[in-house]
Amino acid sequence: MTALTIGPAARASGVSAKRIRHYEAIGLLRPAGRTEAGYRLYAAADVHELRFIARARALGFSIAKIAELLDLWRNRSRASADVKALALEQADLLRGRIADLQAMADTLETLAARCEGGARPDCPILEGLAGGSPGD
Amino acid sequence: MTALTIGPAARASGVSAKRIRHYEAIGLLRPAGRTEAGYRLYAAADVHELRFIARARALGFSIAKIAELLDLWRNRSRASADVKALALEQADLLRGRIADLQAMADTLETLAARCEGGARPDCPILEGLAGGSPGD
DNA sequence: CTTGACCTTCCCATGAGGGGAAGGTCCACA
DNA sequence: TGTGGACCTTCCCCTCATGGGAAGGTCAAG
Repeated sequence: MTALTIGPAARASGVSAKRIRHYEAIGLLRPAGRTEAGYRLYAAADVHELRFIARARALGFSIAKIAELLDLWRNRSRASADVKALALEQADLLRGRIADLQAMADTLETLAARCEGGARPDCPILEGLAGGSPGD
Repeated sequence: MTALTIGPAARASGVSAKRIRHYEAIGLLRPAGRTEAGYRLYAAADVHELRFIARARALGFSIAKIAELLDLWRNRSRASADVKALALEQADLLRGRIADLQAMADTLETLAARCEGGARPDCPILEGLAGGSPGD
């Protein structure tokens, strides 16, 4: 049960020290305990929580959503339906972004395919950007 | 050839007045002409350029890349190969982001599918976030 | 002449931190 | 005992691409 200072806690959790302080500052994390000298201290449970946050971030959750997830996680009496709803909402959000990006990438590739790419100046890509719909 | 003030130019181009000023401030656009009273003025060619920017933004290009594209567009002597390279680079960037988001969405949906979603507190989603790999 | 719609510049905020300065602390080694 | 270096603290500014809004000038219509 040795508590860690922020550096080792960062290395153990995969969340940078900078971020940990930031999360504390914005209230995502409860204020860490301190040594007499003012160093933050993290117990194993805190590191576990940090890893939870790191994973949630890796799934693209916003800090606000992570706050909800953490709350659900800390309150073990929560209903799993709530968690599922958050997860599916996040998946929907990601699917929406994916669709947007895909449309962009498709348009770009369509335009690029029509561009000979030589040294001559006529370029359907610029024309597409300048004037008509991408399908002009 | 009536020049427009920033509001009409914004409406005609689809770029907000706020953004137009911003683009000028960061050097993406050359300083607009001014009336005696200091109002910015935009000719048809300027509005055309703004629409070019709006379209490029819609394809996800960063401001820095749009600066390159604008340069290529303004310099009609450019090689279309340069434009094509920018477009394909952007498409690659988007495809990379899409892959990342897709992995996240897939993980979320996998986890959610294993979650019964009832009122009981046991939830594979939280467990996935807390501890193991998503596939645990 | 006033009203209201427009324009100007200016600063502050976002989200999610990173970079780095200035200064305090801790530990090991000579 | 001291000192060096690695660590920690707070602080403020930077990002990126804007949006919001304040304070104040301008313009055209009624």
